[in-house]
Amino acid sequence: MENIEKIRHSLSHIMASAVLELFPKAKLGIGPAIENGFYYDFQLQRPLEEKDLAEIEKKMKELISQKIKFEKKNINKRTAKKLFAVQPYKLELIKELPGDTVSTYTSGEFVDLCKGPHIKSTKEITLNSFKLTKVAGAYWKGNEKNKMLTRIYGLAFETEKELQEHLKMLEEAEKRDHRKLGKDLKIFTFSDFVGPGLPLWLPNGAAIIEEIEKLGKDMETKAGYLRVKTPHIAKEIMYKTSGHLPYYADTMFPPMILEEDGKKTKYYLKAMNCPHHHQIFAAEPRSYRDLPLRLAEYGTCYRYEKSGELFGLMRVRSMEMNDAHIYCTEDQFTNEFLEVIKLYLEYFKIFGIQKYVMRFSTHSKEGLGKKYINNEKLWKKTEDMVRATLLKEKIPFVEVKNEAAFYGPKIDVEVWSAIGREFTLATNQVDFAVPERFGLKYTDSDGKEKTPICIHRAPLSTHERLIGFLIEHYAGAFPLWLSPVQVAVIPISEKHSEYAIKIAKELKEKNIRAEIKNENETLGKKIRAAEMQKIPYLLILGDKEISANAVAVRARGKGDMGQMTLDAFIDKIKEEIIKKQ
RNA sequence: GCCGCUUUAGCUUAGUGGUAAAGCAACGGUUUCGUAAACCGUAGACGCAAGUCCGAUUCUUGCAAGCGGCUCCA
Repeated sequence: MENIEKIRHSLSHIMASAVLELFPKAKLGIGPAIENGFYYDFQLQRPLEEKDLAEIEKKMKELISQKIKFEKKNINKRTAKKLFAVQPYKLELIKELPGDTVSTYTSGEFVDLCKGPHIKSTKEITLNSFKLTKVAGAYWKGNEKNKMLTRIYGLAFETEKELQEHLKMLEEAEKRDHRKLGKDLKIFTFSDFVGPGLPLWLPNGAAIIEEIEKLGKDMETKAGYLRVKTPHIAKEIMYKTSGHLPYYADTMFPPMILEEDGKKTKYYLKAMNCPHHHQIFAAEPRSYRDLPLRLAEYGTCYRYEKSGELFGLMRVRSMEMNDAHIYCTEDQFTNEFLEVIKLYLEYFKIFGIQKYVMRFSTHSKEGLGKKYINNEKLWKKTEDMVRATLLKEKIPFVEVKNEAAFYGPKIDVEVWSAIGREFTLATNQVDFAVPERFGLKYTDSDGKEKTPICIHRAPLSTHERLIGFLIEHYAGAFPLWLSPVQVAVIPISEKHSEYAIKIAKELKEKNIRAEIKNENETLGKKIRAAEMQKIPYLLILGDKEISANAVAVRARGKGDMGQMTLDAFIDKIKEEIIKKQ
């Protein structure tokens, strides 16, 4: 174990020790080292406040200054149970640990059940290299059915300098936060009248969406997808048949009941597009010659996410998915699956996404019949097919058990935004179960009816999550093709307004998103405003430009690039737009 | 949903048991300007609802929204 991890882990013990001094009746949970720091879970008699953290931190520093030694002891479980008699959570852990003995670490007055390792003494800790940062609730053992404990998080590094740098980095990250930039750059908003998790796209956001959809539709058309459109609601029977209801009922908005001719029917807002697409597959007899059939749609879905799970644009209740379902034969599966992965990689290249992980999620035996469709043979078969494809193509992936969709294994693509926020962007799922449930069939070359395999894929995720990610990825400075306003036209004074209007009009006629900065303000101020809006190009227009019938170009962050004709400028940016730079 | 916190003008922030201050933005005017903030003026806010109090933006409770986590997820 690295030294810093030992320090972090040891600090969590010191913190527990300090908390026990201040709250003698506290019950202890667990306290591991984590990335950049540590935490410890407690059950306390009262809620913790910010000022308690300062108090605990002070106490920790006192303890550290005493040069406390960490000593390990192996004791038998009976002794351990006596030792931790007043610590119910520790007793629970002792019961669960294998073997007859457990190890403890003693540091000063404090003894903890712990397998270690630890530093030798608090001498090894630099006094100002750690900081308690936040109080949070956390379920015992991470299970929401268990009691919620109070978790104290701390940051810790080997040196004070590293801590300061980390804090500074967090500050920088805050500036790139998509929620802040989304507001500053007028990309999206929320309204109390509309509801939590239901983003409203402002014109700037809508412009970005348009471009992304254009890209998606273009690439999908080239890849042989057919576009479809489906309604946002459907009858309950569809979700019962698909099998979604038992698994998804909690995540779907409560149904609405419509009454016609005295007959009541339940309708659900769609939380996914698949069953609708399946109905399109079923709309006509299909032959093996029709396969693979790739149905694509930017479909809006609604998921009733728990209120505490909502997070800016990253986790919302209404979302537009870059969805498609590929119906294919078993023989076609490998190739189709691979093509989808290639599509992902192509998109990542366009957006300059370099850090990503493909997570291959498989089923678990225990979940069969509960979390997953109960057909182990098919699970094995499809998982083997996916794994074999990945291995054959040497696509790096990590395999995680027990995270599959209920109808089949999936690959989620995890990305990290520029500020280190990690989340699942895209998903690619295999479905061997739902087509069967809907009785989807195609006639094979031997004249027999067979059920297709379905691949669900969403390489561009949802507009919400992708744009949330891209805002942070680009720190709001979108590449030209995605920029809501591509060119700001800035007349130096009112005299030049007419010329500026003419230039702006010509740009708009060429399908360039241009905005004229016609306010009665100084040039410097208008430039500043445009730079803060992160507009890629500014055209500064004054007497010189009018007499030369030209434009003076200023590129975002690069300053004055000199004069050129409007045509030359348009050619230049058109090329840049096409190249998506 | 759970634990904790937060909520003052469009934004960022100040402040008070006797209804609130500022900067930027907006609007009006002056200025007509050469590459990141001209000048003068005007208007605009205590999240919502109950309670305590002579009086609540301030205290209490509830609700809502948001934030940090947990759980869950595209």
